[in-house]
Amino acid sequence: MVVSSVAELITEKIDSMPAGERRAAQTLIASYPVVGLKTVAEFSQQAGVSSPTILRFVARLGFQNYAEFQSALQDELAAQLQSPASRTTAPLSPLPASSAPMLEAVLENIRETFRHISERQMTDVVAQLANQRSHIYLIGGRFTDPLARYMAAHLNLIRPNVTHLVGQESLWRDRLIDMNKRDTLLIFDIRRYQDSLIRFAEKAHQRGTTIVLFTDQWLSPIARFARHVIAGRTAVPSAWDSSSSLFVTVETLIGALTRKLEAEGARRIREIEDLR
Amino acid sequence: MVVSSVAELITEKIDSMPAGERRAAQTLIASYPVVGLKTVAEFSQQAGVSSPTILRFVARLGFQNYAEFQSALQDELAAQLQSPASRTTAPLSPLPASSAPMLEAVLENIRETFRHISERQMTDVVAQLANQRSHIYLIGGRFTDPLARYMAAHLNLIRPNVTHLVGQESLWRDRLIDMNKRDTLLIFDIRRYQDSLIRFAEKAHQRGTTIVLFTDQWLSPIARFARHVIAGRTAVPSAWDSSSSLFVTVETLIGALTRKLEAEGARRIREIEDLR
DNA sequence: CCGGGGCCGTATCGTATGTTACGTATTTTT
DNA sequence: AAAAATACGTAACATACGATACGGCCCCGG
Repeated sequence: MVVSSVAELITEKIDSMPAGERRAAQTLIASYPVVGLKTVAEFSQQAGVSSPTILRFVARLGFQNYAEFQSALQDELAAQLQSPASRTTAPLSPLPASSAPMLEAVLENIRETFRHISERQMTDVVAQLANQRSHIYLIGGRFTDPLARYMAAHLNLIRPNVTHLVGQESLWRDRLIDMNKRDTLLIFDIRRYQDSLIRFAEKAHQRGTTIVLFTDQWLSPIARFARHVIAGRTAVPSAWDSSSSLFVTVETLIGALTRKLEAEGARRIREIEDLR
Repeated sequence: MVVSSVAELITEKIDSMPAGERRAAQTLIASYPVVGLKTVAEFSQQAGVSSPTILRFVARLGFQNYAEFQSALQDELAAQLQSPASRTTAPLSPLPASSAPMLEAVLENIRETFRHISERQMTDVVAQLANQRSHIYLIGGRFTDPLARYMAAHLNLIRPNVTHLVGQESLWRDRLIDMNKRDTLLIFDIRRYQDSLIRFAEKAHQRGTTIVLFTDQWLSPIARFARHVIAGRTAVPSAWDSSSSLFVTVETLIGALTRKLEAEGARRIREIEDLR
């Protein structure tokens, strides 16, 4: 087998490496190939190992010395930067066989999910989230609560009046009193749909609260009460459903919302970016 | 005027350069920036001038010494290679225009992430998670805690002895007492890396606990202490980083773990599936 | 619990590499 | 056309860098 790139060499031999050298490999891969062009000392420091470990690492890859290793990286770089067309196919290493089916399914799910979300739907939801007068409540089920939490963490930063409902059912049920027509309730509910969530959604709906539902392709019963329904594909070759498509949707919404508020010149956004 | 790249610097000053230095400049531009990353001797040879001329050249550009000049080139390179999001258009169906760039970046991130994870690494981590004698602790940072929570929710179902560390720092710091060489600590930490997590990881590492780190491509400092490092791509065209690649990785791990325990005939798995 | 092998870091060494001084060549100026 | 100034290369120098020898540590097998 002809090995053309150092990256290939690494993925080929990383399995037979001791821990320290593997860390070196990881570090190089993570910021390929820049760190490999620096000195041994810098490389070792960034990888959190000693210099000799770096040298043992390059030796294991088959190079006579560090200079030869760097030359290889530079040659690669030259070839890569010369022909922009070469970056396309990426015939590097094959994906890990065991996780490939799962991964392909997830990617397809994400694509399919977005294919069923219209531009209009997106902007509507974003507009709803952008309304700072509306108090936003988030709630999720057993496996989807982390999604609600993730979204709440971001929303809390980019706008006021965001509440993630947590804990026992009785706790958030009491918050219904504060919810009215102005407000927004984001619910995450995929199979198996939780009764408690359905009851909660119904009550909120009766109070006139706008409901945005994140669910799977079979649609939670809550869709009945929802103003907007985001249906993510969840089927994967696994014992469990995949929430990845919903996760990506959440991130996309947050990104779009940030952009919208930015465009509207919201001071908060600018202040936040200054803080970062 | 703020000059961002070395190439700009050159075009700005090349007119006021003597012949030899100009040859150096043109040589560098011709194969930018590879030749600049090599030694002075090689650079000089390729340009057909002497070493001191090269040094005078970099001095004229405003650099204190050759090392500083190389660092500048490397930083540029890092920034440039960081964003390969420009390629692989393939706009299959009419995706919502506004979210398309974000979505493409996320898909590319996921693919790229898995390309850097070896089969061996996957099975090693899964094996670690499959060891039921080992108590598993999970902890995450501000935006990654939901990922830890999501993983914990599944792990709790498929095996005993899983604890998600939540709440104030003092709370989970006290749990260190229970952690030993047997145990496993799953840490989620992406930029900006949290000091509290680093301290916690160090303490756990001192106690001999096996650490599995989920981080971004720039690697949290915790990588120093970690037995396994999962580096997900997080860069997207947004004000926020994307955790999607890590989320997918988590789901893949859970799927693989379930399959492994299933194959080993774990009674618990069968019972759980009966319950579903 | 004890012995052995492999892994990793510390400290030292030799050298390749960047740097500088100086003299020659070349161009410019009057 | 001569002198001065600038440019450039040669060669010596110093240091930072890669390479290596050595010893302690940890993990595995007996």
